[in-house]
Amino acid sequence: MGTNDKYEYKAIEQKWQQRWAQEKTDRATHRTGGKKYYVLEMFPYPSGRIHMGHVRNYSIGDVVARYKRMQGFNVLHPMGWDAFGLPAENAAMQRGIHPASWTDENIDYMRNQLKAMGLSYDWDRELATCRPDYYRWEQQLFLEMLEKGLIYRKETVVNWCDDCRTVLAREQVVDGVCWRCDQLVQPKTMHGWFFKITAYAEELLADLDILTGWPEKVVTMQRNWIGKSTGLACDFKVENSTESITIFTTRPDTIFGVTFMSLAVEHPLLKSLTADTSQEQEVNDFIRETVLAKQRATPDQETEKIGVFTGRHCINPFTGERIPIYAANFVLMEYGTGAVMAVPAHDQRDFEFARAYGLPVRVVVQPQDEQLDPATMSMAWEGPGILADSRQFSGMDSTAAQAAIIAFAEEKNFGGPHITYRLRDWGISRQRYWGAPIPVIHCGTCGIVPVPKNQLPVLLPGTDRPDGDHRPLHQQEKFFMVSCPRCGEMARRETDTMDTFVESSWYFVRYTNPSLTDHPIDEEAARYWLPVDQYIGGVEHAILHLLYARFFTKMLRDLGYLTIDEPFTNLLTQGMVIKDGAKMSKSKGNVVDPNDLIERYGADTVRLFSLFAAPPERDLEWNAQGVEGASRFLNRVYRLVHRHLDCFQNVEPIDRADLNDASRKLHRKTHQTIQRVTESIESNFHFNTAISAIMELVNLTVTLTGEQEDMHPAALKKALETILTLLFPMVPHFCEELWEASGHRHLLGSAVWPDYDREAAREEEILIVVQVNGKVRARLSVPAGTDDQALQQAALADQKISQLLENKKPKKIIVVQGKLVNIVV
RNA sequence: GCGAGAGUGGCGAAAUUGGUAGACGCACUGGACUUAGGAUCCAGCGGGCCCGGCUCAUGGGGGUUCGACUCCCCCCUCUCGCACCA
Repeated sequence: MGTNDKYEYKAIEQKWQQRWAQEKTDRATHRTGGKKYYVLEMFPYPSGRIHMGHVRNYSIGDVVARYKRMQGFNVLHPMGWDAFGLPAENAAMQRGIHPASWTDENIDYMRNQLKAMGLSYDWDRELATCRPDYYRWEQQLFLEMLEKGLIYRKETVVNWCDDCRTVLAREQVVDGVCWRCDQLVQPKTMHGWFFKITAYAEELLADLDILTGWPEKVVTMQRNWIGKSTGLACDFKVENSTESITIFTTRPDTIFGVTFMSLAVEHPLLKSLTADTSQEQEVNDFIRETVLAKQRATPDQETEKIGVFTGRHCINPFTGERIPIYAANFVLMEYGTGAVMAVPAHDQRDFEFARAYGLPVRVVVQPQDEQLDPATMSMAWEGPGILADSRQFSGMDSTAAQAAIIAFAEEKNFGGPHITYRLRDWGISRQRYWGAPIPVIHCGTCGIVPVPKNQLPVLLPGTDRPDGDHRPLHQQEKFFMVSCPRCGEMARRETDTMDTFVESSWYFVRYTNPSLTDHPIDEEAARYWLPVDQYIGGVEHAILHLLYARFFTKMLRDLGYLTIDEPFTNLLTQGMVIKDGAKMSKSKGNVVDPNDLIERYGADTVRLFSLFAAPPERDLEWNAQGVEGASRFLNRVYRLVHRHLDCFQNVEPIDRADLNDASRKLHRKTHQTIQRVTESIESNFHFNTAISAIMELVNLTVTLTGEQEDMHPAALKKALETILTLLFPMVPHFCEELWEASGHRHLLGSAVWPDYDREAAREEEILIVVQVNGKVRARLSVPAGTDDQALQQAALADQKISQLLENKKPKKIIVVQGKLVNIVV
């Protein structure tokens, strides 16, 4: 073997990375005509270094990008940094530096890591959300949303994380603790800014139906998160009061079974109902204890249902009946109206409560096949049935009764149809430094005054110096002491920054023209490139990021920037990289550092392994020996090509009639492989099976060229070129190097994805399975295209078969063209 | 509890308009070449047996069919998401 037979990945990868960068092979240009393809991987947080999850995510995306380029698409494949966030502040505090310098260092380091992987990004479009040229446009969008009434400010009980010293969105509270630091979340009353995502609840729900390119799982999760319920809203007048209590129910058909009313402890009426009554003390004690208990509760334990009578009553408008009002620990203020009409016979929670407090149970829906008796019931009947004891509605089917009862309430003017969503408006205020400042000013006389657009950006103070001040903005007088832009009086600048999820809600739009200096969005570029054709990322963003990005897309459409309704046509949620059965994490000590792997095996080998070990949507079990296998395969291909460099001299076209048996066999396999690889990628990005198909072709080529000397050079050349071309999107440096070594002048990356010839791919001989009573008894090799009649005869004539059959007469013979013959006796 | 998904060799996995179960790779075993081999090449590799053949086998049990990993019914296990949502 010559010295050039050694696969020197290090030199090869450096060489081609430089060449691609010089020639800007991955630059996306907005050109007229032709088909565009926008492939995007979720951009990383610049935490320090890339991990195996990134490697997997970006390898998948890069194959898609390179494959689509070879197919003639005009491909946009950008990369950037989701660069605001708390870790930068924490790191800055620890090291006495500024979050900006920590972030910039990380970005520089990680960019080099990504470049070392040979990912085909258009680096000219790189953006970092912490830079003023990004967040100033976000501030402008904020102001435009504010003008449109899509943002408002209110005082609410928020989720407060003491550790991070900030408010969290509901989506960022996981099992009652902070998603970042696992600190128990506390309720706190504060003012904050809210995006009116609920204004889009209906559209966000309805458009899930058109997301046919999304995993069912993600669509379902979003649907549940939006949580639409339809039913009746209805007023119950409070006795001896002008107040009334509004309830929401999805079961209006049970309204004649109401025997009491339950209020959440946070319900605004609760305190006034008991004020100056003998119950006041007891109710207030209950409220205090319940609030405390809710804080202490661990998420998955169901607490006992307890409550306290308020001493007051309200009137069921349907019956005129007087019913007691309770405060109860299981009623949620956040859902519906915070007041629940209690129907013990038909709601399990109400049932348990009623039994505990000796309240009446009244059956008003009788199921089909049994007769419920309140005295003997051991649990509520929540299913459908026929209405009983419900005045004019008695005898109706429960489904029909729901509509009739809502209509009745509407007619009598004490209620009507109502829709409730689980989805809440998105609280975006954060009391931290390292985020985009919210561009408004609070003036004592003018109220809330938007920062004039020509004064944007509202810059984060201190970013101009590596040791600059990065205390939270409300501690920086120089920042918040301003004069009102409207009246000129002393005023206070808003000191909250935006949730970092705001940045990631529109970055994919900004990529279409990230250097635009006078507008947030280049409408023409956005029209050309959007929507994103293929989005790839972890399933952990199924709700948070993907819902926010959908919301932003619809809102930006309504602000006139976009013409699309949905941002991501196809979504691929890749599985986690796991080791020893657990997700790789520092705390478990099972992380594999991509740097070490690239150093030891080269980027191409690492890419190949991560694509080969599992289909993309499934979890990938890390296996060091599997990487060896990938490396071995590439070395094998490297030697194979170098051994047969001379065949590339051939310029004759292939005439199949001229090929000997072995050459024809190889030629056939070549075309079959093109077909299999193309179909694997097209159908579901199952690169693992694509790679295995290429391995088969490589194996056959090695075998045939080893066995015989007289392989037709044209067939061999076609096989080798096909191997390199099909493998290119996965292991680009490697293939480009061999492509050049075999005398090609143009870059393989700009080559065209091969077509397969059905004729050439067709088998000449096919294997027919002969079954007797469904069991395989023999295999026959017959010429392709043998007709059913001949197949049947050949099967019956087979020695083994005729022996087995002896003299039994076949009852039935089933022939499947090109596949099998089944003889039933 | 509700919702979604998944269960195939020692391991990662292939195969679905129902038609040879285990492609491809890892690990392992034997052999070749070698001073050496953790390189390379060749062969074997689900279980059982009276092994050149037969038989069992795709979480378990039933069903449909000439034929079921694939379709239908029941059950078990695991993963993920949501969870007192009125």
